[in-house]
Amino acid sequence: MPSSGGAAVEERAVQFGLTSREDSGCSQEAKKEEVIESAKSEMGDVREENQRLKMMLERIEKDYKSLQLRFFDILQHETSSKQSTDSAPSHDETEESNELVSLCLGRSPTEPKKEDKSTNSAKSTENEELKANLTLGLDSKILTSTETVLSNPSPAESVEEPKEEEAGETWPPSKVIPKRNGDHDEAAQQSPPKRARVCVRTRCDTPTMNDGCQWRKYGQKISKGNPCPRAYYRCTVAPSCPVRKQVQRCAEDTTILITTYEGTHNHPLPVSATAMASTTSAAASMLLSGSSTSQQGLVSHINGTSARTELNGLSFSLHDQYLRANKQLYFPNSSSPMFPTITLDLTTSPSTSSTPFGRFSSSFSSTSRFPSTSLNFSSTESNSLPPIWGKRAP
DNA sequence: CGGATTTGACCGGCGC
DNA sequence: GCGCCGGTCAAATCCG
Repeated sequence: MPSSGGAAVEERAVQFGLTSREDSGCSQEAKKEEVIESAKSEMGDVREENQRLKMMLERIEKDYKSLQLRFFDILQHETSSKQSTDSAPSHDETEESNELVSLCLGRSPTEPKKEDKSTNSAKSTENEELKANLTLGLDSKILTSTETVLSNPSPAESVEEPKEEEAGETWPPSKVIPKRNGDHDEAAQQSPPKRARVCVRTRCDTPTMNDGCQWRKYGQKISKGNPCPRAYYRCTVAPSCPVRKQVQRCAEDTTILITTYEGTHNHPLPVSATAMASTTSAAASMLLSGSSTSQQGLVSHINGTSARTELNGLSFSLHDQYLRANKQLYFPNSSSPMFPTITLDLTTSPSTSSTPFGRFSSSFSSTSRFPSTSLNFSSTESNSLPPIWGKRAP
């Protein structure tokens, strides 16, 4: 890419030269050199930018591989823990939700990434093999979102893509779309319709968080235990899009906006919407991947150190964390006992946290059939979210 | 006037 | 079986 810079400079200079040639001939040469100089400096900037982007891309790839590895570890430990729990099934709910997969969303440039870097390089070849086998929803999402950033997403691709993510997130309920494909995916086969919900907590003054999608409000309810009404939105980007979201202010702190997403978009997303879509989809995929192999939901063991990846400028951290008895229910009334819920907490500040990733909370409703996994999106920067998320939605 | 929002009614699941 | 509750529908209303 940068190698073509010289030619471009020449070409540009020629172009400028041609126009200047029509002017008076005396300063022709000087002007030409001037133009070449300015074009060169411009190219230098572009080249610099290019280098930076390349480095970012490399880092993303590395981190992604690392994340994949971590995911595989989770799956492995899950199967082993499942076997052990089979022999000793006398665990309580707290224990079931005893593990946390934390996605740390937000840039954290100051945060050292030694650990995952070391694990990265050591196991990069393994990762190549894993890559072929893993069906983590993040996989497809990273691809699509990267495409969105780097080039224009082709609608055809985007339409085909969801197939993979639906394998993890079986949103389209049978009553909406009875059957998607002739060949069922594994998750659909082994369990009744199961929706993952991704709950995002943010501090937001506006009625809703602008995630880049178009939403249409179709209902509002005052739910028990929270004086603030809960609003129901459905995605209107595509008429058949099954994605819905619920927006509610936190009862304890009305500056906190709780947005719960359900389902997967079955249409190409606006660029501005890919960040949130990727995040929620990845989170949901992780949740469902965990629960699909375990009846208890995400009961995986995560050991070792943290893994980290970046996506669309959002940094995801995957690390082990043990949940203790300190439960905090984000939905006092448990918005839906039917679905596993993953909570992305974007409200906590890392400075108040006891872990490098900030405070985390686990919610496991007493009435819930599924554990709720909490992801704390803390950041070392104040604006851990893409700027658009905090702004006014439709 | 068309699209978005509001709001009361309705439905289904769940607990008692 | 009944009541509660969350979720959805749809007619009425609002707004650009």
